[in-house]
Amino acid sequence: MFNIMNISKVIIFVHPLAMTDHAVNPNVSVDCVIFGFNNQELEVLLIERSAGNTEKVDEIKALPGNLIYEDENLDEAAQRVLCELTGLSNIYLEQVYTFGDPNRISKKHDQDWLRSIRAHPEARVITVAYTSLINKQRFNLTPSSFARNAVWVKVKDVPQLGFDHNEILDKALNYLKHKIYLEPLGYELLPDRFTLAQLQKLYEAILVDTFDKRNFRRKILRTSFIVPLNEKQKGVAHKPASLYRFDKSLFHQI
Amino acid sequence: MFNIMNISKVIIFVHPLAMTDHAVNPNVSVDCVIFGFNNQELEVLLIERSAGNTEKVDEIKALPGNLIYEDENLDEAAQRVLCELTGLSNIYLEQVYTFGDPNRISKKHDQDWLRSIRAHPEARVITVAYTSLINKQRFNLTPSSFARNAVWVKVKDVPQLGFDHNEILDKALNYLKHKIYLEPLGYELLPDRFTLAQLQKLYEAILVDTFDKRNFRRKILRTSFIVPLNEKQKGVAHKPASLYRFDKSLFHQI
DNA sequence: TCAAAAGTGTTCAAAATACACCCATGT
DNA sequence: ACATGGGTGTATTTTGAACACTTTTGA
Repeated sequence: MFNIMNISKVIIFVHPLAMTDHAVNPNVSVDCVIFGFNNQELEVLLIERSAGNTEKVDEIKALPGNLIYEDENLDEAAQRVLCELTGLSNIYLEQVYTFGDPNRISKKHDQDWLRSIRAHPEARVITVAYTSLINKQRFNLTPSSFARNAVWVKVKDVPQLGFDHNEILDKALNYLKHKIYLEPLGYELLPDRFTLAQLQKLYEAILVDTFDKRNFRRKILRTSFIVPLNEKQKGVAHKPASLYRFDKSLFHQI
Repeated sequence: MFNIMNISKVIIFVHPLAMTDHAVNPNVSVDCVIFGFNNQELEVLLIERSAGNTEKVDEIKALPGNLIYEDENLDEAAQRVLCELTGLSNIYLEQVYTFGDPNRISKKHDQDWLRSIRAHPEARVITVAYTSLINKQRFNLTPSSFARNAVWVKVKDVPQLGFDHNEILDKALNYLKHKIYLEPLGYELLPDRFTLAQLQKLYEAILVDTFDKRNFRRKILRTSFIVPLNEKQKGVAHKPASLYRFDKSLFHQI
């Protein structure tokens, strides 16, 4: 017999993604490696997987990622998935590498979890990794979908992740290291106004190296697009540092 | 009524790939951008698509590429596909980028051709691009499968290709330009014994630039791993050039 | 002997590296 | 007054860029 209460229950338990009318491609996913900086160390954004319809949290963390829709391209998929899982929107993402080991999602624990959220948990999935650097001050995390929570974890404290996500993180880190040699990406991770010491710490964190303060400052100030503000730090128990900002328009007119 | 002649016909017309017992993933392919050098210009290896079971040659060329098998990883797929289409085996391939526009294979001409070779010609396919540099002297082309022929085409004379293959070629070229700044890749494309002028021409072809001969020679000879042989060119109508070789072991012990 | 490409050195400017002390602030 | 991190200059070496003439060979 038909009972309106059941319908309501059904609706409640339908997974958010299943409510869209987009067809999902069962074989291709995107994963996002989002880096942040806490003024000391490089961090990466991970999600805590919620176990399907239950309130249980899967204790294994993962990069935010999910299957693509048939009618979106990969860049769009990465933006959408990141937004659905963490609330971050309008993030400029760059493709890093594609991972396609036939067994990359077949570990027992990963399969158990996939069975709780996927129509075809056993289907082979190759995943396209994307990365971005974000200034944590400018964005708020509002996790939803199957992400119970989204958390910043220091890169050097990253635990064993689900799937092949440690490998993906390594690749993204490596990509970042190479890229920062070619482009001044650092400012993406810092507050709008920052000190040269902060910038140096950031480069040292990314490149896992140390630099001479005078040489570093000279090199930064030689570029014309990191410009001094007429402001200084306040309330620090030492000589206050001058603040600088990155000038995008000066950078682009080089 | 059963007639043995029909069976024989059926077997003849089964496409080579369909004779394997590998399951094919309908959504993921690999494409290979193989560069060569003719002592003057950079070339790329293209296939002439044969139109299904007929002897007709599709006049549109393409990069060698095809769907992956479910039980191989992406690197293996690239090697296999390259070998099946061109006869090149044991080629070291590097992944470049993944292309996933939802409409990348839906142009009419491409669809017509896919219908002649694929079980699901309309399925969405994302493709993972791989690239390599090869010394043409060391390899022979023996095209088969749906490649009627495999041909070297000067990069600057590349015509409009099937699918999004012009875009893929551009990306691979760009990858190569960046990579050759970081690693001495040039020797991969040259004969085992080469002159410094050949090497310079190669760098100029890849980077689309020209260099001062003296500065170029100084820079090359400053590296310890491009070593002079006690040999010179013969039969040239000018002062014969010294021959050099790339010493892999010297390079790797840096 | 001529044409064609090989081979060779110097100068200048810019960038990388190494290195040590005084300064401004809050406590 | 002291602890903390901010800020500065010089000397040396290495690298990049610009530039023109002589040499060796085959035809």
